[in-house]
Amino acid sequence: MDIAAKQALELWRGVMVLALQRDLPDLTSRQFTLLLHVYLKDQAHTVRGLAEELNMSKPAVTRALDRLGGLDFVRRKTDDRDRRSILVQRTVKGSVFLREFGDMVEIYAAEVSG
Amino acid sequence: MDIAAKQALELWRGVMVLALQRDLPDLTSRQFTLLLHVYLKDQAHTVRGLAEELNMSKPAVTRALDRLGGLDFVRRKTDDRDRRSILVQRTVKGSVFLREFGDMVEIYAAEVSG
DNA sequence: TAGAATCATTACGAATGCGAAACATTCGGA
DNA sequence: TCCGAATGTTTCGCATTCGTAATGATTCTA
Repeated sequence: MDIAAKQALELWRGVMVLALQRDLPDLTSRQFTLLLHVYLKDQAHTVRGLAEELNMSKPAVTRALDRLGGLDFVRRKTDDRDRRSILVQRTVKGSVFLREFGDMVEIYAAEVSG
Repeated sequence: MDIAAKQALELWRGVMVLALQRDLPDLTSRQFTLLLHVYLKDQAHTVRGLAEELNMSKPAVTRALDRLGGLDFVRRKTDDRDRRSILVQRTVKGSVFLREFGDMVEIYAAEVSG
């Protein structure tokens, strides 16, 4: 494993430890991946699409949206042009949560280099 | 959120998506964090120590070690100098698993920049 | 416009994780 | 030596997740 990869893992270790120490809502890897996907990929996100892109079953996507919706990190909106579909929308609280992760990246990166 | 933090999250998103697509064993965030901690921090790791450092309950650490041990990603060894304690040891399979994550970091980083 | 196809959700049973508390083992000091 | 402290595990009850299959709602098609 070369330096860059090891540094990336070390960075993630530090962030995850900070997250545990802060008692942030603990999401499963699927839930967290889905959240990152929705916030970082600029496109319309449907259950079907997320299930395909993330290699998850559709019920797993539905449940992840239930959980993330309960935390008010995402919101469902039925697609007006095809009312069978739902569109996953971002929320302020979701942005804040991910910003906290971004902050932890910087905190930990500074801690390591400093 | 500044550029570096966003890039770190984007990198992690890409790696997690790859991990889902590859059907890697899905660990909980606690399990994965514990694994990273054991492999990246050079020190003796005990249940008690891990529980404190990672803000987990001791039973949660025990269970995580059960799971990671079942995958042969870590191994328990009783401390000969204090037979109440166990020392968590690394394994070849655990190294391989983390190396795969390291590789995915590079694959995804190349994919993004290239 | 009736039936097939598509999208998301729910029902179901099995598996897994959690914390608190109880437990067994080992160490260490009086 | 003996008893309290420390360490890791197990037990318990509860909550959550998973995938498959069935269900409900909507759209497409012939």
